[in-house]
Amino acid sequence: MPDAADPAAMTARRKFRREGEERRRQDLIEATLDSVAEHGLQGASLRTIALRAGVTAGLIRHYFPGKEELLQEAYTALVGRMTEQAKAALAVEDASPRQRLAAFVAANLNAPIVDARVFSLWATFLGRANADPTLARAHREGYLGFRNEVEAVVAEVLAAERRKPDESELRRHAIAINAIIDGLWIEGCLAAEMFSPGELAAIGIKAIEAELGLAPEKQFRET
Amino acid sequence: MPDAADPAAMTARRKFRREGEERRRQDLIEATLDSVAEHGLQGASLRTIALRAGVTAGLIRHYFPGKEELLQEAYTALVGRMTEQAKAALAVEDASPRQRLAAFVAANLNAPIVDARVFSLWATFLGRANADPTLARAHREGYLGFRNEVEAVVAEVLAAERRKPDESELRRHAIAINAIIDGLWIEGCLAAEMFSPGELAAIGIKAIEAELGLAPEKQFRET
DNA sequence: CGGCTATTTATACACTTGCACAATAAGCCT
DNA sequence: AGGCTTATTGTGCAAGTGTATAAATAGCCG
Repeated sequence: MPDAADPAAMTARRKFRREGEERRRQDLIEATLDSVAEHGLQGASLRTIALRAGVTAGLIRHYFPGKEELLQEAYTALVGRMTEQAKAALAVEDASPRQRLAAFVAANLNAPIVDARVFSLWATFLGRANADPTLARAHREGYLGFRNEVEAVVAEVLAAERRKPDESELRRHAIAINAIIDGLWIEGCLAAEMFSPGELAAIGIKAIEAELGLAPEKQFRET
Repeated sequence: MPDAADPAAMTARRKFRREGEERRRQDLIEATLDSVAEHGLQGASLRTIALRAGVTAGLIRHYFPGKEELLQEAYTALVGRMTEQAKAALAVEDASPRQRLAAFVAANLNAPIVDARVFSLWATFLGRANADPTLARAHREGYLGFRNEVEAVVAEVLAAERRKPDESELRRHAIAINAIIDGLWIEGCLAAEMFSPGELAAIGIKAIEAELGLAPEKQFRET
């Protein structure tokens, strides 16, 4: 028991609250992403992460076998969130395939997906994909899922135009459209101030319609 | 003087050669890029870099004020090399604007520009662009230079087709084409085995011709 | 050949890192 | 209320970090 007369024993142990397991893991992952986004992988030490999450460093070992696993789970969570947001834009009701495609593109080329922090995370983790197969796999899965979504919408759009593309043509369109979205996304993230609001989406939609050989259509009135 | 009878004095000092200043700086920069590509920024310690360059860690301080400056110079060198290679493809003689554009795209979507190591470096450094304005500026300059090249060729191509685009249209095309190349480049770097040789270039050229509204042309016979 | 200079090595230092582990207390269960 | 589990803290440690600086030697100049 601490003796009040002994100065060295005056240092009180920090108060804490027990949180649910899932909540703590989530907080730690979020703190990890914040740290990586701000200072890169090198600046994301266990102590920094723990400080941000409001706990002490030792606790991390209680939830994750080591730092590497924490980083992997954080990246997986990031990829999951990104693709989830992107796909959500496809779920608009009462819309033509072409409108849904346009909405999908617009969603991917505006905030919150176009975001410097997200880009920083994406780039930082992907830079290690060469060396870390787990990261490479997480990316690959996210990418393929995304491209499949694109391919599905493209098929619908072309079907609505009474066109019947073969498999390889569909694949080519999906690859190209994916590239257009990715490329514009990067440009927007890295230099948001160079583009007026909505400009990237407009460029993207036009480029994609050209790729698909769609006749230019009158503008929709959108908010 | 070392005494042969004293075991502690037996440790011989390492032999070395004096190299020219420029050569040493170049070697150190190369070793830095190799280290970063292989182990990321966190794994690129001064000792690792020095070992790879065949010198000891202390020497780095003789050529660079600190680690940060070494990394910045390394990234600048990387960007310079990339854009230089890309632009070189534009310098083909006796070719129509359209052929030059196609050659430019093909050069950017094949080895050695499509390369996992280069991508790893690109991503790793860009992940820190948010935090490090020097890196951000190095990227910005490389990007704008690249886009200006694109814009210039596009202008030539359209002029050859007797079309007179206004400034904003030219800008839109350049942004879109840049995005197509970037996006396909990334896909190729991250998953080279998913594409057959030349496939990315073919997809890119087709997409760009669609963007510019060029009529499909007969294939050139190329090696 | 003998000295000079600046390139290069080697060592020291203060600090941070990831991880291991013992000590502690929060909060559920009975 | 009181005990038990276990989530959480705090401390320690060996390895590695960037930087500073002293010591050594390679190679040019006379």
